[in-house]
Amino acid sequence: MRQDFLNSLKSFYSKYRRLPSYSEMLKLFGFASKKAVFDVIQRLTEEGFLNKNNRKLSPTSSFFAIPLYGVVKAGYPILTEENKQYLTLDEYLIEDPVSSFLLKVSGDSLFDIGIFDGDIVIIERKKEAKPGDIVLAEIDNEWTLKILRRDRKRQVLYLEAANDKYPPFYPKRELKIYGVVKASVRKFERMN
Amino acid sequence: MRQDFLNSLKSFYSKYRRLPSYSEMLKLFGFASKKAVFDVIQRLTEEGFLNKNNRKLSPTSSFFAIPLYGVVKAGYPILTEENKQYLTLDEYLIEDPVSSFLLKVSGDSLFDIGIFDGDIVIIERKKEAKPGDIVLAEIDNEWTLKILRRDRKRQVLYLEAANDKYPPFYPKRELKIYGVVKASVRKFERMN
DNA sequence: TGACAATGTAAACGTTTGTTTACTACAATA
DNA sequence: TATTGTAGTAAACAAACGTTTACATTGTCA
Repeated sequence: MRQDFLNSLKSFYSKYRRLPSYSEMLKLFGFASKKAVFDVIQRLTEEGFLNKNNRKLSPTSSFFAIPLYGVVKAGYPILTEENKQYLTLDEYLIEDPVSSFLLKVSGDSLFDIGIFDGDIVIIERKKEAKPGDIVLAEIDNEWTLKILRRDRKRQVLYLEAANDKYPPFYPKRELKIYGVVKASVRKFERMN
Repeated sequence: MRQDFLNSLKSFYSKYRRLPSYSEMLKLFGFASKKAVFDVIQRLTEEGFLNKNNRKLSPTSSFFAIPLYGVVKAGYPILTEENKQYLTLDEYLIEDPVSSFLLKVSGDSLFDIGIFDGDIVIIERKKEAKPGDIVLAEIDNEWTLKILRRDRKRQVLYLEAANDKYPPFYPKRELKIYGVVKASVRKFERMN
């Protein structure tokens, strides 16, 4: 019952990217009085799916989110309702949406750290990076995705691939950091 | 300028999960008249970031989305405005939100296909899977994340780890498929 | 400098908003 | 059967909504 109301709200939201007004909910829920809508919304608010601040309705994170289960190493995944967390991937992966962008990875230079050709990485634009960070950098006029390292003897920064096939890249002229890789995602289309 | 307006809207949205009303935008934009707000919104609507249907404002997908750039293998990433796509990760990775859930990976049994301990996988709940799919399965009362294979000689399904350390798993009694892995994500917290 | 467009102000507008009140219908319980 | 709580209707409310109009200010460029 009340699950139905939440689901109609969800499908309205995924269609229009906003919550319906009470009048719109009248039709959506099949009520004749706004009071009935009011009561439903009250419940959903108390249950933590919606939020009200000075008469304005907004969805909470539970509204969007997808359950996240843990797994025990060998045995049963924890599939009970109690220890269920919720997560939206955008929020989880992208901490600063304004300064972030995505990049489709090409090549196998990060193979050993599990970033493959065709993966998408989330990059946060910033000039400063620490050794150990995976960076999008411009080295001698060529753009690349590598691990930033510090050569302690020579006291310089250089780039290292995560793949034995490639040698370290020491900048001849200059090394410009454009951003830092914060996350990576892969979609499994259809494999054989 | 107009980029500032869009960004204030974005940060309002990421805080409250809804668009501000015109009165709220007054303060947000620093205007004294709602007409000024009206004009800004008009522009953002024409530029495709917002949508209006009968006086109701809603964000479009470009509003949320993050630019996706391609890379040329060695050389320059394509960072021009023209060939910029937009993407929201939730929409990209989760095709069927209702039947999907997330699982935190534990163990190294999928190491060779770049799924590491601590990664999160998106699983779509379904009983049927094809050989080659990565599946969440119950084999002889134990839950696990493996690759589904078909033994052509013996005509049976079995599970295979993506890691030489582990042998194939032939079910003694039964093999139940609970879902199929559609995507995987990894967050790089801080590495050294 | 003068003309013109762009951009903002101020006020007023009819609608729509979410909320509240009073009342009704129905199901569950003892 | 009588009682009590739940869930809905109908109507009325002030407040807030998005829009419009008329006018002022500003910046641009010949």
